[in-house]
Amino acid sequence: MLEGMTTRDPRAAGLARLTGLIADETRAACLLALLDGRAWTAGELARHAGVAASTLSEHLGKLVTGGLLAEERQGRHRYVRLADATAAQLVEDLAARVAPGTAVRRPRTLRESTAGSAMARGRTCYDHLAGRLGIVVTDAFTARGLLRRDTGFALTDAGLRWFDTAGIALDRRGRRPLARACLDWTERRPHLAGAAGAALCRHALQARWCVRIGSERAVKVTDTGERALSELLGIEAGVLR
Amino acid sequence: MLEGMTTRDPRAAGLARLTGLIADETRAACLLALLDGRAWTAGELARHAGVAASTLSEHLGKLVTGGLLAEERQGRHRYVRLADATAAQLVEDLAARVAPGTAVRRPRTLRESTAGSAMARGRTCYDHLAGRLGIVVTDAFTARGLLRRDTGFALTDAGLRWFDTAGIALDRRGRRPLARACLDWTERRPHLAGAAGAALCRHALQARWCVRIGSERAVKVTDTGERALSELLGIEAGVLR
DNA sequence: GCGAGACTTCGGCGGGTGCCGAAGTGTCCG
DNA sequence: CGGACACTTCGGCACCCGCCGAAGTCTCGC
Repeated sequence: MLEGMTTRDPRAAGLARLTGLIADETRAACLLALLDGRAWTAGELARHAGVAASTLSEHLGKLVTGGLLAEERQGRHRYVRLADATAAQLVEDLAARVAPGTAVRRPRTLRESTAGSAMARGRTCYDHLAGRLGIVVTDAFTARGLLRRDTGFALTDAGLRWFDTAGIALDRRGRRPLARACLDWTERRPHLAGAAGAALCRHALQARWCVRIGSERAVKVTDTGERALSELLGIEAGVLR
Repeated sequence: MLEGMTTRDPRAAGLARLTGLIADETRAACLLALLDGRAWTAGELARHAGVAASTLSEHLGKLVTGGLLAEERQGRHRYVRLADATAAQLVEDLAARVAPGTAVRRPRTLRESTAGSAMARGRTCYDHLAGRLGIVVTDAFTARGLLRRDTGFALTDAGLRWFDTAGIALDRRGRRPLARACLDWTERRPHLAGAAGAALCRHALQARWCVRIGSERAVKVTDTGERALSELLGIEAGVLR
């Protein structure tokens, strides 16, 4: 090694280390899968990524050590999930930049096709709503003056009141911004993320405005949900079918 | 290669490719240097990164092919700069996540110390103001009701009027958001980025509210600048010395 | 033109990393 | 308590990638 090279930029080293953590197809596949916001077992991820359990174990070790994943051991299972909202945002942001180039791929089988269009209609993205559903809701917020998007991305006072009257509590402690734009990779437009997006999604699942389909992160709007979205946001019933 | 493995997730492959582009200390150092928003020659970057010209040439090839850098050939020089605002934002966001861990490093020499504190006082971050200067301006915007940060991050109507009366034109075409939060790595708080941040920075340099110091991206507020910031934003003269 | 200078291409070296299967550890359940 | 199961550790293999210096290409200025 060169002796004089003690002045390597520590920021560059850190940046390379962080991105190197994601710069592997298997680890990337895991991170994308974990964007559903739920905890997966190591075995599930190994099958999902198509590698041996031993290989995946090493990958998980790196991701946990690197701070992107958090783990919980339960008996003989090792559950992992994205470490926090900032980790999810990181993966989302990176994935959004990538998606435009790869979104041209067409589904090959009917099963893939229906699964794909279910995902496109509505899904969760970490802890908020995405897909057609996420966009329609975000647009309705904007149209009704609850969300300001022309000069940035922020809830309005009317927006705060809306959450209040809808009975959805907003967690305004912590540094997490209330509203944040998250680029939707099927719609290619931003949808509502941040603490408000998370609160809305949580409430939507709790109140059964929508339910998860299958084991994926796709969701389907229920009849109850259609009524609620129509009443509270003026969203027409047919739009989400 | 395995024949059956045609179903590798293209999104994961793209994500790995993108991050792999940054996951090298030398390339990361280049990207961080280019965050000043200006064009560097290949030779300058090679010296900056401490590698041979031939090595750096290959790195630049990858970064340009990967879409992160744009190049301009002028005679025997090859100038490179960040491809666009989205590329800059990508690097900024990643760097911001990294900074907290590495910011503990203390300057070792007087030269480094003064250069460091000049950077901390004020600098450009791609095309907007950062450092103490960026934070003070952003805080002044918030305090005067020009920028709304409690529910997201957006200019207010008063904010739009401020730009108008200050004679700073805002480019509202294009998809670039007017206001966006960019995490400051010396102050560890968000400062104003986006089209409005860029317009403000451009105006500040044009009207000589601040000038660049040395060849780095540090900037210094002039007397003219102190008067302007005091009049237009109520920023006290002493704060930025 | 012709040399100096900036950049690129090439060959080759060395180290790092992902992959696997086999063996080992810990947990659950009958 | 013993077998099934989930995960981890280990050794070994193959490949990729960054690095350099030498030689090549291109441009500028005299």
